[in-house]
Amino acid sequence: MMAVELDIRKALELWRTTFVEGVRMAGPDLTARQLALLLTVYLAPPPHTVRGLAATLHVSKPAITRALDRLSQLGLLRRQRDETDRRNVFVERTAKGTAYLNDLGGRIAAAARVL
Amino acid sequence: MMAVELDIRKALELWRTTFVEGVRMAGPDLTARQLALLLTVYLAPPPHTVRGLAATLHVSKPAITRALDRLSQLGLLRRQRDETDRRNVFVERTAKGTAYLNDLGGRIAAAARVL
DNA sequence: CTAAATTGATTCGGTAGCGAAACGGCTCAC
DNA sequence: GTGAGCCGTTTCGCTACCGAATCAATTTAG
Repeated sequence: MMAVELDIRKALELWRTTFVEGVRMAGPDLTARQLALLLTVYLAPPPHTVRGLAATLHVSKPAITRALDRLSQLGLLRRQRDETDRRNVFVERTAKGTAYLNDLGGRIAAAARVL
Repeated sequence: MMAVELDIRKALELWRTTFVEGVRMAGPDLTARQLALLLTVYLAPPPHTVRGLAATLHVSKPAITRALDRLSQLGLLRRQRDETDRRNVFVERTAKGTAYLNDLGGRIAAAARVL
C-alpha cells in the first residue's frame, strides 16, 4: 500500500465526504472526545486505564468515565477490572467496536480513493 | 500532488491523530453535524440555503438553523439575506472560517505525511 | 494497624443539542 | 388584493455532555 500525500484541499474534501456520509447515515452520533477515545483504545498499545487515557487526551477523569459509560453502553468498548490492583480499570476492545471502526476506516479509505 | 491511497488501518490512524490533537487543543468543540455543515459551505459550490443544506445533510431545518447560530456566533460562517427573495438566507464564508479550515486541513495533511 | 495516597465513580448546577410542532414574514397565482 | 404555499425561525419538553468538587474502594508507607 502506497504513500499518503494530501494537500489541504484534498484533506478537507476527504473529511467532508466522510463526515457528511456519517451524518446522513445517522449512526451513534459520537462526540469528538468519544471518537478520539475509541480510536486510541483500538490503535494504541494496551493496557488502557482511565487515568492514562485522561492524560493522553488532556481531559479530566470524569470526562473519560462518562465517555466510557456511553461507549460501553453502545457495546463498542468494555471495562475490565484489574485483578492484581483492583483500583484500576482496563478498557478493552469488543467485536462490535472492531466492526464499527472497520466500517469507518473503510468509508474513509473509499472516500480517499475517489479523490 | 500525489495519489491518495489508504488502507483501513492507516485511515484510522489518520483520524486518531487528528482527533486526539483536536481534543487536546480544546478548540471550539464542534458537533459532527456542525463540521459537516461548515465543510459543505466551504467546499461545495454556492449558493447555500438552509433548505438546501438540510437536504444535503439529510437533517431537519431547525437543526440547520441551530448549527448556523452556533457557527456564526463563532464567526466561522455568516448569514446573508437574499434581497431578491427575502425569504431566503444565504450562508457564506468568513475570513475566520477560512483560517479555521486551513488550519484543520493543514493538521490532517501533516498527520497524513507522518504515516 | 493505621494514615496517606491513588484510582475510578458520582453528584451538582449549568449549557447545548435534539425532533416535532407551530409561527411570522414573504412571494406569487388568481 | 387575497389566499395558498414556501422559507427560516422559534418554542417545547427532553436528553446528553461539561468542569469542579467530593466520594468509596483499594493499596501502600510508616
